[in-house]
Order: sequence, then C-alpha cells, then structure tokens
Amino acid sequence: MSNRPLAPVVDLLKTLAHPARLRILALLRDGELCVCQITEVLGIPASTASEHLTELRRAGLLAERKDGRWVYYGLLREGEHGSLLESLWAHLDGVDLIDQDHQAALATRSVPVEVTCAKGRACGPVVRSARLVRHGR
Amino acid sequence: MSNRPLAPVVDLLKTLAHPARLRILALLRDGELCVCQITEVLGIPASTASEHLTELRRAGLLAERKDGRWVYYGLLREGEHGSLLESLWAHLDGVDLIDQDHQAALATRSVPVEVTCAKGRACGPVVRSARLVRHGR
DNA sequence: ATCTCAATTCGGAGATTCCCGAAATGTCGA
DNA sequence: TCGACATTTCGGGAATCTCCGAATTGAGAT
Repeated sequence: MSNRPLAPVVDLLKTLAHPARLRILALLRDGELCVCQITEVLGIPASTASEHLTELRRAGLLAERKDGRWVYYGLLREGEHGSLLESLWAHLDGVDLIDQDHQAALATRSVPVEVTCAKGRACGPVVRSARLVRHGR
Repeated sequence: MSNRPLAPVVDLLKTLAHPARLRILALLRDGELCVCQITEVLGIPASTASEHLTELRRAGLLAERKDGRWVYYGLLREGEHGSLLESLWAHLDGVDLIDQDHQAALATRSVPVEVTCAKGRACGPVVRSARLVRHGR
C-alpha cells in the first residue's frame, strides 16, 4: 500500500481550486446537467465551461453521457474522492453564489433542455447576474 | 449563515494544491518544526520554504512561534478546516514522499536544532535525496 | 558595538493557468 | 444533402504562480 506518488493528490486539489469548477460540482449534486444548461447558469462562454468540465472529468470527479447533440455531465459519487468531497460540501454550504446557482438550476431544470439552450442565442443578452470574476488572494 | 463568499474556499484549496505545502502539513502532524528543519527535510532553499510557510499560515493552517532566532511552525488543528484536513490525511497516507519525509523528520527531531541548522551551511552539499520536482499533469 | 546566522523580503525569469472568440466536429431535422 | 446548433478544440494574450539567489531584518553571542 505504498509506492504511491504525490502528484495525483496535488492534481485533484488543483482541479478543485477554482470557483467555476466548485460551482459546477455543487450544481451537479442535484443531478446531471448538459453543457448548455451549465453555461446558462454560470453565465460563461460554452467553450470555457467545456474546458472546466473536461478538467473535472479528467480528475475523476464527473462522468459524461451523450444524448443526441447534448452532453450531460454528472457527479461520480463512488470514486475514492468521496470523503474529500463530503467535507467540501460543508465548506460550500451557505455560500451565496452556490445558493444562487442552485436556485437558477431549479428554474433551468423545470423546463426542457431545448428551451434553455435555444434561449441563450435566440434572445437578447443572458439574464444571469453572477459573473465569474478573477479574485485576488 | 449566508452571505458568505466563495473566494476563501478557493484560496484554501489553492494553498493545499502544492506538493511542498502538502509535505509540510504532513510533516507537522508529528509536532512543530522550525524553518531550518523543514528546509533540511524538504531539500529546498530556506527562502522557498519560508514563502510556503507564510502561505500556509495565511490560509489559517499553521501557527508560528518564535524562539530566539528560530521560528517554529505548527499545525492549527482547531480551525474550521478540520474535516477537510482529515480527509486529506487519508489521501496522503501511503504516499512514498510523505513517508520518506516522515522518516527524515524523525532523525531531525532526534537531535538539537543547532545541529541541524548549522549542518546545512558548514558541511558540504545536503545529503537529502528527495528533491522537489515540477510535475506534469 | 560587532559578528553570526535563521528567517524573511525582494526582483525577476520561467512556467502554468485562465479565458474567450474563432474554427472544427458531430448530430439532428428538413 | 444541407443548415442549425451543441460541444469541443485551437490560438494566443493576460494574469498568476513558482522558484531561487541576493539583500534585508532581527535576535543571540562575543
């Protein structure tokens, strides 16, 4: 049970150490969402969301499921990261942004995917308020 | 219990997401050490070690205690990060580098500080094997 | 007062991360 | 087959992180 490298642990933590990725993880606690839905809730470009999702999947935190032209991402709960995520939820509990995302996701989940995804481009600017900002340390 | 920003959580994770800082945290589980001892065990320049220690302290993970010209750093166990650290230990358990550090620290702890600190400069190159290497992802 | 040495701060070079628009890919529906 | 659209990949500019040697600070020792 030895001979194990340190790098994987560091990589996992690096993956977690980003606001958008934490928001995505928290979002998916309530069930899978497709990229366009996540894009809508987070208020970021699809390309950026896709990159974060790829990163989270590489870290073994998410699973992807393709359905037609939509790609759904869901939390991988069984992985060995379980305990770490559990304590992470505690830290995310009561965080404004996370709660707001949760509410926005409720709305998004209540309508068919087609509605949400078409809206982003057909209509005017996105209504979503919370923008991802670079934060100093 | 709301109105809490996300940034502090991200900062904590960023602080943890570094091999040298994880090694330091693991080292200090067995009790406080001074900067020169940590420098010795990790095999890195004192300035680098000092910067990592400052970062860990800023994150609320370490406390510093000054004694003469030595500065000792110790784990802050009571903080609200407790549960996160607990699951972190599990991830560090059985990692080679961490075990090696633990052994090296035993040796370092068994002699007075003066011996360890003087050795680094008086004698030839440091004997320590494990060097901190940049790791790809 | 002066020297020594542990520790920190500083300067700056190199590597990495982050982000977004543009282009590419793949699927559905007409 | 073609157009629309969700998603991914690509390019590259900007911000951040990381590291180390040099300079600085501060506390003991002489």
